Amino acid sequence: MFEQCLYFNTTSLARQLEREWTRAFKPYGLTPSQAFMLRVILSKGAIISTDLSLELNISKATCSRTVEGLIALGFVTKIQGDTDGRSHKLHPTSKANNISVEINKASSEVTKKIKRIIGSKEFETTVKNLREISSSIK
Amino acid sequence: MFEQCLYFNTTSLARQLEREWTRAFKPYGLTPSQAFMLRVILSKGAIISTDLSLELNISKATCSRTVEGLIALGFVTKIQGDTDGRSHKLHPTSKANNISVEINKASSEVTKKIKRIIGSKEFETTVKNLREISSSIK
DNA sequence: ATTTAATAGTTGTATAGCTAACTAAATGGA
DNA sequence: TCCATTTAGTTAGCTATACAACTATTAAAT
Repeated sequence: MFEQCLYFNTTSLARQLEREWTRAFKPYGLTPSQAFMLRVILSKGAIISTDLSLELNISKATCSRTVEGLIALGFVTKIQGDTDGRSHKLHPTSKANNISVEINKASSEVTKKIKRIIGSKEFETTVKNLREISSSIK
Repeated sequence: MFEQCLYFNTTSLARQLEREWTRAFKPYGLTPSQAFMLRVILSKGAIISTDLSLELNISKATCSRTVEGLIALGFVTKIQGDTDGRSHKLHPTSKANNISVEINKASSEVTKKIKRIIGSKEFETTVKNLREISSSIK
């Protein structure tokens, strides 16, 4: 009954996608949130928490907890930077580097699968629209 | 860095929309999940839990907990149906009926606002695409 | 009719997310 | 210099969500 509702359809799809990406990252012992955060850290080499929360569009509280989880799993280390005593740089460990290529691939496999089902063009315009809505209500 | 990623952009937008609809329903003491569930119950008049979870695309466990919340708030009552001893019908209370029109309006105000910003046409095609993706990966 | 299956709901346990309140460090005026 | 403000991050407490395991009831099968 909420066929026309942006909220309903976005959150509903989000739950379904959560399942797909959960499956994809499971072999690496990572949840989607952890995996996406780790991918950012791997791609930047080193990053502080504030920048991470901006990049992922999550609150600093959530960011703090997810980092904590990645450290506990041995994928990330905190290194005190000498510039600012309040923050520390987050670095990927070698364990993280070892799976870097694979987790990117795991994610792109899901993407490919969905693109195959709905078609590349529709996939891309949808993503573009989501981004436009997101940035316009920010 | 996940500009092309359906998972990332959907979940990210979902979090933003959560904020908008949270604000909209706050005057009625309802969270978005509660409000959407209540809207279904109000529109059907009476419904069992299984149908509710199908309609809302949530698990039966989540459904059970959300119903519990609505009962605690006095918006819903459970009435034992004589047909099937396992389930009971969920009915809206008069307290719920009193705000029925208003919560629908509260939601449509947010919709209107976003449509104004991004344009009706883009809004509608996006929602349509979301539904198509959702049903195709179900 | 009795046993087995399926179905409806609840409860336990876990993750992800948020806001608000907090600590600690850095910055900026006066 | 020193006090006030801003910024970085953590912690407390809450909601929404899922899966898995459970109870209770109904339906199906032999």
